[in-house]
Amino acid sequence: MSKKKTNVTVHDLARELNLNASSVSRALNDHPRISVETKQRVLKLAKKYNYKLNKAAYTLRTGKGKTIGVIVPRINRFFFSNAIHGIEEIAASHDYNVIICQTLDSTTKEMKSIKALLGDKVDGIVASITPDVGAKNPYAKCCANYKEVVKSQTPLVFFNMVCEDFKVSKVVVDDELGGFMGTEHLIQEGAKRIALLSGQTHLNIYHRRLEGYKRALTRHGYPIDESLILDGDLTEQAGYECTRKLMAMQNPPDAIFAVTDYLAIGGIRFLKRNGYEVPGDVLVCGFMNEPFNDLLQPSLSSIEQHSHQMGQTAAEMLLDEVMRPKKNATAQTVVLTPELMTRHSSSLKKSVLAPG
Amino acid sequence: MSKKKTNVTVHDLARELNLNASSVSRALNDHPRISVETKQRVLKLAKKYNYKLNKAAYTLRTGKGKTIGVIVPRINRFFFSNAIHGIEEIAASHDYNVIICQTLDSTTKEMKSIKALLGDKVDGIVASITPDVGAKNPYAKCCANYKEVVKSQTPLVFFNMVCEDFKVSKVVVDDELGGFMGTEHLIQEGAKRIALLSGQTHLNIYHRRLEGYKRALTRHGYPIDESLILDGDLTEQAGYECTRKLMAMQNPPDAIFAVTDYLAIGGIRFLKRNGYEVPGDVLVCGFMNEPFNDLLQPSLSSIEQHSHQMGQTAAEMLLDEVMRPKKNATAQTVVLTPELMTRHSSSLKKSVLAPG
DNA sequence: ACAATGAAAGCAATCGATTGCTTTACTAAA
DNA sequence: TTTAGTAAAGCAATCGATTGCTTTCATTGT
Repeated sequence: MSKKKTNVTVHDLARELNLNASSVSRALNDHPRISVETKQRVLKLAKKYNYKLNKAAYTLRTGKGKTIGVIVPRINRFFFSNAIHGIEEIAASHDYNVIICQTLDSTTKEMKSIKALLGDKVDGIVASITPDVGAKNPYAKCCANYKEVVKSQTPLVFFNMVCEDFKVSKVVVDDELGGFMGTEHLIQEGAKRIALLSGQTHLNIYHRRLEGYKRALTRHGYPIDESLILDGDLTEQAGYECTRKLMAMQNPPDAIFAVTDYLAIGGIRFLKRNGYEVPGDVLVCGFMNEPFNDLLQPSLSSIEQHSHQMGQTAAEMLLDEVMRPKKNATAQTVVLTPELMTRHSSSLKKSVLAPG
Repeated sequence: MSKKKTNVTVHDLARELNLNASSVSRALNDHPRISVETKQRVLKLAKKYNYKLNKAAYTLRTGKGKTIGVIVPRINRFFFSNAIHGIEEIAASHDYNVIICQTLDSTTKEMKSIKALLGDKVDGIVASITPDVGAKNPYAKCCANYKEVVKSQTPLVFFNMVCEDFKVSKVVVDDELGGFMGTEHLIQEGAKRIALLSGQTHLNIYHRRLEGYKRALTRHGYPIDESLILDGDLTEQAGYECTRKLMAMQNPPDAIFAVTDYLAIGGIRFLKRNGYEVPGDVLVCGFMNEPFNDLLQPSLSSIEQHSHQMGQTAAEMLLDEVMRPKKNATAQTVVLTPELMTRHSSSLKKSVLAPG
């Protein structure tokens, strides 16, 4: 009643055991210079009183907070929530907490998030950067933002969208290969003229998908017809419009590869509404492998980016760096292999997966 | 080189200004007992040196951490990631951080998450509980889990799935009304025999949807035919199977209301595959309003639960409680009104929204 | 029998910010 | 001129855990 003993401390345990707080601390941390007997006694009492480390005190003293920060544009985008899922799993398994920040696609908010996390003295940060799509150099501001993190000596791992020239670990998917795989797949399904619904090609990831597309065409002896490469927003609406233009051509494509599932969906909508069969008349493949692709009609083929694994890997690398005695700058880049998910939209064969 | 002055402290500022740390602290906190002049000087130097509060020290001293914890089953479910989005927005606007924990549908992990958050001394917790679907009383364990939170005096706000009899604030959607709205909508669209794809009716939220369904039927003078109420998993597969059974009846339904969009999608898949037109032969309405409902063929009508707003409201209520001088137990429950999203699957009229 | 060796535990400072309680130093009232 | 009154700033303890440096004992070697 009187004392609101919110929580048991090492001092409380020490008092009851006629020990000093330092001994209790050492016992709890399995320090060698403490007798086994004492260790047992302490551990037992700690259990009994449900002792819990006061993280604030721990952090203040040691500088380590057992917490990692995550910065992403928006957590309600499946790609990110799935990556965070992976990050959280790994963190939790190491008894680390995860603090989430979203930039809402604003470079300014990104800076605020970084400041907040550094202020919290997080042990490390996992981030997918927020490029400024409207700027001539979309990476200028956000990379300047993350300079702060590097300057503060806080371990940092990028995933998905990265600051290329930073000497920190990164986890990305091979977008070029993804572009290649999707295109080659369409070729193998018999496509002769493959259009690319592209966009925001000043962003590396989309640019690379474009390059993969070109490489596949070249590899298979197809000409690169620039009129088949359309650039626009990455929205369903844009997909619809671009597809309209494509099909109005003298020599319309017989396959469409979109750098985003939403673009592909817009394309399919146009095609279906205008009497084209998918995949009968036009093959379609998207990119991202949104979780609902299976549910679409036709189900939408796509390139899986393994966002969950990406999150896991990034978290593992970060924690490795955090916990390892700081070996000098072991920045490594992990490149995940994308995976082609063949569904109905791109294949007339019966063997494709999906329920249909 | 020598001193790795990681960060500027109040002491550093004090030294440079020939002041005492306490004065600096008071200046920084706009304490009344400090001269305006000194306040200015301190603030200025703080800017110059980019002073940042050491949260660990602050927390240790005050017990407040400017951090709230969030516990949900899985963050990659759209409903939750969207709610978290709302929570994060509100928290960020008040300079609070958000720590995320997911239970992965395990009551045991839920307990661990709670312990972790309490150990972190978070200022409050926003949670959607993880009932034990397999147990006779699904709420027993998780409610016992959250007793710990209450015991620790940590402010707590539930959203979506709640421990009913806890005297804490809650934000929920009116599931009964949602069930009513969906059913009434189908009635108004001309349905005569409306089946309900239900499931997990031992969970309150699903039970209430069922009750809303019944109330709507009764209200409109429809009989309640128990054979039209099917119980099963909440998966697409289950939706497919249940629909198969329904359509094999002597007197099959002409409308299907599902307590989950996935169930509805499974139902539609069966119907389409077996030559039924949706909405021509059977009207279908789901529940949850998954973000891809617009993209389906036909687009799927559903009940929107306002998860984003739910998160925002929960965060607001929690922060209110956290920041307000603890007025005695002002537990209030906010019940959000669900919204009927009419799309093609449930309506033959041309006026429905959606792109088609 | 005495010093060397070392294991076990205690002491006290530290991390940074906050806050109740002085002390200082003026100003205004008597 | 003396004193009460007050604004401004300083002192020192505190929050809980950790850790370098003793101190305390007891065992062992000579």
